[in-house]
Amino acid sequence: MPRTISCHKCPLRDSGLFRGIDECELDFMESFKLGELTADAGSPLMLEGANAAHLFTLFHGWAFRYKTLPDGRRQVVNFLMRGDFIGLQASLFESMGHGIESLTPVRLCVFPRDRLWGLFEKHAGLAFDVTWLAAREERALDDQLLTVGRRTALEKLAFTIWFLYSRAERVGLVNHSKLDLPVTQQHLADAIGMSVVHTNKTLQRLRSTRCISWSQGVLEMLDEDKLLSIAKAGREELPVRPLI
Amino acid sequence: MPRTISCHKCPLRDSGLFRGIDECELDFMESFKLGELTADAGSPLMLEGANAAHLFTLFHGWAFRYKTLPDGRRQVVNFLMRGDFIGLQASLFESMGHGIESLTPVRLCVFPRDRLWGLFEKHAGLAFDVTWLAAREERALDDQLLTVGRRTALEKLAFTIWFLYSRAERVGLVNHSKLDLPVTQQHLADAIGMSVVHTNKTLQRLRSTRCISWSQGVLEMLDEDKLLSIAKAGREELPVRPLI
DNA sequence: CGCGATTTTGAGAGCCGTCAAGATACGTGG
DNA sequence: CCACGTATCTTGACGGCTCTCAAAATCGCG
Repeated sequence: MPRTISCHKCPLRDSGLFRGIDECELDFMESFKLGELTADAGSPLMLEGANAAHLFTLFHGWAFRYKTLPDGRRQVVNFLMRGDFIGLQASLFESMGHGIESLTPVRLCVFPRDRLWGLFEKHAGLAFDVTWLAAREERALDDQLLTVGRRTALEKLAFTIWFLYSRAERVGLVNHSKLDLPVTQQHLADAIGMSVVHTNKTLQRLRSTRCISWSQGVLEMLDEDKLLSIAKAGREELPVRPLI
Repeated sequence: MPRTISCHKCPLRDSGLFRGIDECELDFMESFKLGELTADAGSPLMLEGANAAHLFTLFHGWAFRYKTLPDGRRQVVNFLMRGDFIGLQASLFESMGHGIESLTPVRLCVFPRDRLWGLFEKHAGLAFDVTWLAAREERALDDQLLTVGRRTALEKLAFTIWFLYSRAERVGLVNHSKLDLPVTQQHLADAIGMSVVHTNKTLQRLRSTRCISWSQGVLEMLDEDKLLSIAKAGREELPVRPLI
């Protein structure tokens, strides 16, 4: 597996966007890391129901986590971007409860699942970080559940788009209020549990409020407060997140 | 805070329904535990948005986790029963993203959140268990999201009821295929994102298939395979879970 | 320039929400 | 043990949100 990035010189970690770790932990990460993996857009990174031998950190690009029903109905459970830690469930249980597919070309840092226990044993700080990230994902899922279950169509779109924008902003993907969003309306529809057709019509209503614009794969935030009020959501400050 | 149950003689742990832990870990749990808390049915155990100082393990009774929108719409995010670990999010972040309310009289074991770090530092095994439980909750939320987002009304009910039954069975709450389920149709409706009225009508359809019966607060499983096939779900074997 | 993927539009059907009222169950006090 | 009030469950009517189907327009790419 090609290996080009040293954990000690990880540009993601050095970006200052993530919580720092100490030298000893960095040494462990360096030894924990098997190497890197690159994949094209649209590649399955993990298969629903399969047994996964690896953990990943998404180093570059976008992906999404999903589940499907036997007849093909699909629910996008979350979108993944730079810095996201992938495959904890897969490491702790026998088979994957969800699939993961890339939306863009991606580069991933690869770790062996069978050494996760070693991480817990030797580096409580990193173990704590892993758990912190799991709790953060849990919180995101709670929000998503509220969105899908109880928000109206317009609120769903507003919240989901704001949430994506907000996460992307935290990892430095936003410039001048603009974000490259490699997501189709079909993905969005599957995330909020609606049909593409109705998603499209609702998106037009949202655009007409002039709080966002979204075309050619570029999302621009025009009025974040208005978007939040449409979504019936509030900003919540999460502390700087760790990076595994 | 009244203290009647010693961790060394915990009847839950001794039930054989949970993964065992070693003597040293048991000693830590004993010192970690502040005491016990009892509350009536319908008590708020944690408030949305508040800052929580404690972690809990639900020792006896039922509760539910929920989120609300400003206008009162409510989403039940999960139901909680015997053995469930409560408040990890609250311990890691500044404020609660969800509320918790009891459905029956409850008894909880109480732990101080500020000693959670000590658990990670000194007892990797317990830390691993905490993370395992977080990942398990994440998986449950993935399932719930698929349910709310993509299953039909009948499938939603079938899956949610099966899931509750299945979890209850694992912690020894089911006798002769019967389970005391202290949940109203309103709670169920809020869990699957439907109105009470439509939940009621769908429930009647489900009852008419004769795979379950549910009245006077007692759920009886009549044909689990049929229920699962209606829910378009499969059994998945999770290994014995830990108890914190 | 041509093809496939994505977005957009329109029409019609039906699932599901709201409103409202009645029936039943449950807990409390007399 | 009964009466009564409240919570929960049930039923019906009606409107509208959202789905499906289908086709046209546009975009992205070789």
